[in-house]
Amino acid sequence: MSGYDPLKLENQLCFPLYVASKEVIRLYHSRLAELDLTYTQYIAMMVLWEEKSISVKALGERLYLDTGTLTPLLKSMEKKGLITRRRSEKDERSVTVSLTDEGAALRQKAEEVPMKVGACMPLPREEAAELYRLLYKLIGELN
Amino acid sequence: MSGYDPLKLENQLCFPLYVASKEVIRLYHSRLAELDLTYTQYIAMMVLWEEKSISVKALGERLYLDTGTLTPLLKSMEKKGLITRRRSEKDERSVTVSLTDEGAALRQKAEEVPMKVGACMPLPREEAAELYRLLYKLIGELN
DNA sequence: TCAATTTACATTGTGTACAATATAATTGTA
DNA sequence: TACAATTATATTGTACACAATGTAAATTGA
Repeated sequence: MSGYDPLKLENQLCFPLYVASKEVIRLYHSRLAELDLTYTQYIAMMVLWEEKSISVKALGERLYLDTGTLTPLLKSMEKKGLITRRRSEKDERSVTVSLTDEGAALRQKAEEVPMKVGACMPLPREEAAELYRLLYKLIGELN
Repeated sequence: MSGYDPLKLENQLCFPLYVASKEVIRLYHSRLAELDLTYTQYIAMMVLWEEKSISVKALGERLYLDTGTLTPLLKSMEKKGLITRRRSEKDERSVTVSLTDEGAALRQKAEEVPMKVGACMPLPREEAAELYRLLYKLIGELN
């Protein structure tokens, strides 16, 4: 008779997280398709636009992705001419990913994506900032 | 010289959403594996434990999933004996998904999952509630 | 110093996700 | 009441996502 059911979909934090993530990422798809990028490729490119060059390991830590995801992702980005992959000379286990000129040039076109998507995001600035803060707190303390 | 770069990973709301969703769902995996459920099957079962019986369309609206995801998902759940699928007699286009006795019985074992996972979720109650509120606001106004 | 361990990637297998397309049933309408 | 439009589901194709496993290079420690 408690009236509170922990197994109700609406009583779990995981579900709105899951839905919000999927729906927000879906907003990006049509914009990114114009750049011939998937969402995962886009976030990888964001790191590369910042770093120019990075190891697969460091990229995975930054994006919270493992090599099972990254290896095929990076191979397809290499095939498109956005990046190069080469074994590090210092440590033959490590693979260094670097931006090509073409990959660097794509940044120009990508610049308008956040604003275009942001225009579809209905939260006022303060609430967006609070959501952002809570999400990073959750991620940071999750483990 | 603005110092603000919209293309920085950390300046986009989508990224912490994406990471938090993935990481929280990953917390569920080991718990759910004991019940032979995936996360997607788990949220489908939550709806079914509540409704007993529901159309694929209504289930998709509830879970924000389309038939490309649901059809194979439901077929595998049927194969495991958790649900049945049958064409509606009133409307032959519609498929009704119903809980089997075995599916209903699984609820007992699932009951402890939210609490076990919740114990790993580091946000204090008030912040979790605020996060929850903001996520549903975002979802609700996204479209 | 060299065998054991660790590390960095790659591969395999399973399970989503969703856009685009197809199909059959139902509904709306001229 | 034909028939065009809509609806509900299924299928196909592409792209993740991650656990588990494999492999070679680097590091560690007795």
